[in-house]
Amino acid sequence: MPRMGPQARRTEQRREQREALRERILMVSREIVKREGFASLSMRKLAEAIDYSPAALYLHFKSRGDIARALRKEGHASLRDVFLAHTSIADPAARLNAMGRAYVEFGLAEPETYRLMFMEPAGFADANADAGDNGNGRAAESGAATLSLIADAFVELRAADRLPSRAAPVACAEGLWANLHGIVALKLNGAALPETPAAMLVELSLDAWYAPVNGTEPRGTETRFNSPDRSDTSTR
Amino acid sequence: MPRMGPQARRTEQRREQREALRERILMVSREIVKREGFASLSMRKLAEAIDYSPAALYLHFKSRGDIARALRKEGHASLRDVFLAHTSIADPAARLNAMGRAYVEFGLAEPETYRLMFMEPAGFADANADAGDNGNGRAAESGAATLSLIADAFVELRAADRLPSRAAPVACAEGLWANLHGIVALKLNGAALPETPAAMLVELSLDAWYAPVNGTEPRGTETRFNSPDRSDTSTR
DNA sequence: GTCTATAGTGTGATAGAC
DNA sequence: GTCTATCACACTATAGAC
Repeated sequence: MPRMGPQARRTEQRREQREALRERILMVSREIVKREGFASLSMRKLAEAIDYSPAALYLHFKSRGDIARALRKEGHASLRDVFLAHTSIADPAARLNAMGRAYVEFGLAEPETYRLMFMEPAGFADANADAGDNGNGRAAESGAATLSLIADAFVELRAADRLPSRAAPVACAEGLWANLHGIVALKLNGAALPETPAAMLVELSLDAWYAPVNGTEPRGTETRFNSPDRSDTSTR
Repeated sequence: MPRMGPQARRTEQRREQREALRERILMVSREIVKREGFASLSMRKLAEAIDYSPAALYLHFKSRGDIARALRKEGHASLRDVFLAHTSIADPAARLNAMGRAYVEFGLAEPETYRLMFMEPAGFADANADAGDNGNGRAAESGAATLSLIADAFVELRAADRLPSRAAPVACAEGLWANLHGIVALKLNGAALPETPAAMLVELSLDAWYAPVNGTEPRGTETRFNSPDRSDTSTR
């Protein structure tokens, strides 16, 4: 850690304050979004909540959409954490089970955050706040990184000859993702999927997309038919 | 058909004109929504498009949300037509294939309509334009009716012992629906599912949720592994 | 860096004349 | 039934003083 003169220290302090305020804005935004959804996060409301003028916000964020992007990034990071908590599960099918359940639980537990992350129109039309930013990871990248955790498990399943499909593992991963997203999305928007609880739909979907954990036998002797309530090593 | 005096004829004419204007409003709305999405359908813009004042709209629709509801209803009706076109397929699996593909094609072909129908927050918060209406079918009902066409096919599959899951057929139907919706929803919102074309995801999903058409053998001898490109009787 | 003040534009919906 | 005029908001974003 380098010594610094009083001048440098001062600018350093300022940078920290600046960062702190930015963080505070983000924190309050996150809470408002969690409670009322991003649609009702207005700059005025936000400004009032942090006891600053609306104008102050624009010193830290280029636009409202810029805040959305930051929040999306946060969301993707925390979803990624949720997934990483299960990477230690050795059996790929059991791991997928855990991750799949966790994904849907995440979506249902934080509906508005999930909406912001996955249910808003493409990239949220930040034609303004463009690419050359502070090395911000695009939401798509982060999503892809998370998806790759699922894809990896499918690759392992394929390698162990336990994947009941000839399709590319990545394609299967995307298929399963779409399935899980569909469950969350329809549940979040109310009236849909009234008959079946989300948890059960998740189990059915996991069963649909790959052989259950016990079914190590490669072909033609699946145990799928016999165990709607299979056991695995997840922490559920 | 009853005779009517000049008085009755006049009111009848008026009713027709009224109906015609309502229809015209709806038609223009539909086109705007198709092109730019419901979010950018404002009463002003709509009024200008039909060459009336904004106030005139409120003689035919209680609110903007009321228009949304009418458009949703239209959408559900046309989706239902799409499904009905395939009900003549005898084999339930082949029928499901056709319907599943048609569903996704519908969504991708009319993204904004699909958004309005399935991707907006619950019921679109028409707390105002409430229940006691002109016998308007709720969107949920219409959706349920369409879903039941899928459920029926699953019931048939189960009856023929061709459903590789012990779950209730309705649950499977909802699972498949969620899967298809997920594909459409993620594709519509851009950045997601970059690797795999929607059509392929659909095929994989259909394969995942029930045995293919040729696999009439009930248990333990599935042909699933052998045919990513199976043939069926659909018009695809 | 932060403020006040405000520009500039949009919105849904309604009152009241004709 | 249709209009004009308008209410009552909300919004993002910026200018310019301090």
